[in-house]
Amino acid sequence: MLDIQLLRTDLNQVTRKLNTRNYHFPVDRFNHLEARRKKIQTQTQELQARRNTASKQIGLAKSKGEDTSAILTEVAQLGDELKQFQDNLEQIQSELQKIMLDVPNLPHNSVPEGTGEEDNQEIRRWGKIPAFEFEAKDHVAIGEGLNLLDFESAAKLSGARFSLMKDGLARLHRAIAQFMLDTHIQEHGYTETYTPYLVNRDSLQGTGQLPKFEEDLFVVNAGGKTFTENNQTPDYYLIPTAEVSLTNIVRNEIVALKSLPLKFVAHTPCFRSEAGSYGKDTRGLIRQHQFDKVELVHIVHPDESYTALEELISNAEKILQELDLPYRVMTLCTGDMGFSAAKTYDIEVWLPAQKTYREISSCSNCESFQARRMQARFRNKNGKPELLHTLNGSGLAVGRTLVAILENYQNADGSVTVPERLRPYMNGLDQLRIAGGQ
RNA sequence: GGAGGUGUGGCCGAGUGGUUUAAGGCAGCAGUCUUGAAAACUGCCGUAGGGGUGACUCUACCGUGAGUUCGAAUCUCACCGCCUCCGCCA
Repeated sequence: MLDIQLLRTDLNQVTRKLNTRNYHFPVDRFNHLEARRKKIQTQTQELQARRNTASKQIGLAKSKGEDTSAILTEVAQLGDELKQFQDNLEQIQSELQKIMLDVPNLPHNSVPEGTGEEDNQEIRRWGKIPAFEFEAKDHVAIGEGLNLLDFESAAKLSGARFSLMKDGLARLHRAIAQFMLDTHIQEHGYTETYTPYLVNRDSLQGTGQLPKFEEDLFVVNAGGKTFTENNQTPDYYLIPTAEVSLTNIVRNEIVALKSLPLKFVAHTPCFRSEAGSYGKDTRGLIRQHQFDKVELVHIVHPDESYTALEELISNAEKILQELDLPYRVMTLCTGDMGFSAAKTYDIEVWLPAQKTYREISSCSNCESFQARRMQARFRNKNGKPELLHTLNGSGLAVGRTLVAILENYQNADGSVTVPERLRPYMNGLDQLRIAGGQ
């Protein structure tokens, strides 16, 4: 959420910046509501002040044993009038709030302007793209060839966009997550966190998924209750990312200055309805309703957030370097950034079968955008509460890392070499190969 | 699922209808004293928002939401969290 003061004082500049994100702020409607709000709020408060004084007089008179009937009849009318003003004000304020919750974050000045993916800027590349002396297969062909990846069973159990892994592949998947967690905890100073996978509406509003992106989420109700017909709110939502759980740790909190920065890491499943992506990435593990991710979150002092963003992206890159997977880092342009981000770097890993780079991590500085929604603050050196800055990044998406390993480490005979750093997590196993006779 | 208890500022804690402007304490900040620090003493010290160029002023907020009342931290109802016990359960 943006600071409403900013909209009151500098509306033109703000709307211009929002336009670069393909968001068009409802200027007329906002101005109209603001004008009414101002007028009605003043009148309401005036009435309240009159009522308060009168009530005090009644109390005073009664304590002296005087007659109060004259004041009582006078104040009685006031009550009805006040009620109308209050209802009116409440309605206007909730409409303004609705507008505010819908507005995306302002892009940072260093973010390139652009309308979509094609305007993102590459800022660096790392690693050597493997040259194969055979036709590189994609991860589905590799996994199914090894009898370790089973989309048919997953479809039977659940449906499309689910997967089932077995044996060495399931273990490799676990090894990847363990390796990522250990690296971030032991080398990058993160606090390991186990979080709920089901969260409430307030949490999703805090990080910006709600109220705008409800259709991207999965909803859960206890005991098979329905909620749509009787207009109840859902009990829980499945997290689309651990960013929600980790960032909301500080919702409605005032954090001590000396405890900053907070750095959390969690390995969780993520659940996404993928409502807007029918027909996109339908093959393989790239786009699933359920996937695992190791998520990194920083809660920092506002002066530190851009330093923290660089740290965050380098923490994510470290994983790819350790696994020797080639990648490039992109700065997302204004038109391609997520709702809550002021600046985002994407890491894209090389996938030989597609002969292209695909997103494997996204690291964002949300500045005070989420903190304002969450009322997440710290006590500054003058003792005053001030909004924190929040950052989040994948470190990394586990499923896509598995895809990258299968494709980049594939051999001519259909086997896959296990990256060296993962072998300790695999009981020393150095290759995934088809079991004899199967 | 059943029974009982409980929720007040950053923290602890008093407050059962009317000068509550939420007592008192802790923590924090400033000062006096001191070579310096501690102690002691003195003062300041919640959040959000509105109006005003400004000194200032007004409003709301005691878990959340409704209600009763001229007036609610205080009374009523619902919900949520936490604690204790019973049942069930991994």
